Amino acid sequence: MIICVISTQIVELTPKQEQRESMERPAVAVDVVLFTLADEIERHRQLQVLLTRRYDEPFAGRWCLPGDWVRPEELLDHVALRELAAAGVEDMYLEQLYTFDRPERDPRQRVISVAYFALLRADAGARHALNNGVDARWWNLDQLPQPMAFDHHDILRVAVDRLRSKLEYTTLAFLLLPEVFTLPDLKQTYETILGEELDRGNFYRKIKEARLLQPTGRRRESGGRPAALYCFRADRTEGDFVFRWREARSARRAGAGTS
Amino acid sequence: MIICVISTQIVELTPKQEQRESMERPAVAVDVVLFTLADEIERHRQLQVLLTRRYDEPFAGRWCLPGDWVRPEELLDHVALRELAAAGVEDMYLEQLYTFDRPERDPRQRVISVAYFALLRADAGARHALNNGVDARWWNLDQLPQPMAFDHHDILRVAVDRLRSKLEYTTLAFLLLPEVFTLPDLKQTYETILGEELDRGNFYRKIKEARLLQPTGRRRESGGRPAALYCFRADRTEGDFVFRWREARSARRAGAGTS
DNA sequence: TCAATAGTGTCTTTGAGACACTATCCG
DNA sequence: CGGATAGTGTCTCAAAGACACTATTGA
Repeated sequence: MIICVISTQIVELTPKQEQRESMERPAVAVDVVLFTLADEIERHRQLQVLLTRRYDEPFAGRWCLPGDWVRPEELLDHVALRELAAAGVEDMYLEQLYTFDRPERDPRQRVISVAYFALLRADAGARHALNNGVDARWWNLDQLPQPMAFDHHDILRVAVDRLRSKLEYTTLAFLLLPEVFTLPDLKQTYETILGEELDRGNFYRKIKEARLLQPTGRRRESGGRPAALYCFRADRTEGDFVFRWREARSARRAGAGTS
Repeated sequence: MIICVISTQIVELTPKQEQRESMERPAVAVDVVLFTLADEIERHRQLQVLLTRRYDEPFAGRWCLPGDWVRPEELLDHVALRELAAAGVEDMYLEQLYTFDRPERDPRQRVISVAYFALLRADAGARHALNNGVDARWWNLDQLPQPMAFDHHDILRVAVDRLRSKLEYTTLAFLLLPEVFTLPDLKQTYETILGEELDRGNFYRKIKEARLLQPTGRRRESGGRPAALYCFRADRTEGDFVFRWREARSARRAGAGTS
């Protein structure tokens, strides 16, 4: 570690406290957990997460969540959007997740990371615009790279918990699906994320009752009877829509905690 | 605003990116929303929040949430605990709330604030240890000081939303009550926080079913039939305890959003 | 025809909401 | 006794769960 003189800084002079603290600040970063559904031909669309490969130390060569330092005047949301854009991803759902600050999370220094949670539609063209320069790819949640950089595995776990708990009272699942989709698609999305089977009859009934779907009149072949294609009526997400899966909730038991 | 040369800094040289960012960092602060129940003789214990008065500009003289800058190596939780201790508050429930970063929230400069959410038991001795040096006091939620400093009114609103939504699926309400309390106390706590009446019979039934209470055998006078005193069996909060008030939820409608 | 998948109907069970009733204190 | 508050019982109704039944495709 070389020590040398680096800078002669020019700063604005203002009242005492502000001045004092302006010289000693923790580092702040943003990391983004972007989920999407695998665009598979086969059954069972997997839930996937976007990871990038690190070039520099520490953890050079390991996979991590897209992220970057926060510039002095930059909005946190903006860092998240910038990082996603760098990976070729443009239109997505984005919300703040949690702020991580365990001191050991970065071996170099203490870094506070504001984590974001994002969803990308399965049919977003951006899905394939990856690998254009950046070393980024999608990973199935059950086949993640062994040790990830920093505490990114923890962040990912919190993000999955959030996604699961939000399925119960939001329409987030619809944001993962393509513009048009079938009821079996939707059911399978819930099952993949919740990690268990749902009853077809009860599921369809709840969805129908919510009146969130617009039939397109078209159908899709599937080996058996073709399934009707629907699109999501975002206009119908009028406030108090609650979606509750008793079976799912009781079976889950472990972990969670929400926030 | 005077411009002058302030420092000739000595820093450690390490790989390029880290070095670059170490010189230009956003400021980071922690603000805490501490709730408690008013220890009133009269009916209807109010929900209260702890505010401190600012001495310095900006917003000198206005009331704000307890908070401070984050020291370079200091844990965020620790800043929250430190601030609460400075106000004489020691044992409390604490969890991270949300990270606020609207650029206009501080007129001096861009400050990222990690907000915390805390609950203090109504009978905590610390409740009265206030005003020992620090200019801090409890405010009823419906009589807050008119303009608060920074965006602290927004932070408070998010904290109230969080408290409300967590009442539905946690035992947080028990953490606000004294060590021993009556069912009417508990019911009134829920009502105060949710902002509406609950049916006594249905409420008692749910609480009893949850088997969370330990009878103490004692009673408390109350103008009519004395109410039985209970204490909370924390050991019984074994994971899957769900507390759901349909009446409350449907009546609320507006706002919310959780996180 | 059967295998496979989509979609509907219906009975049961759970539990929330409403509300009446009983209990125990004071005066 | 009546007023006040505490506490219980019970009927109703909405909605979740289980599961059987029908529908539509391809081979």
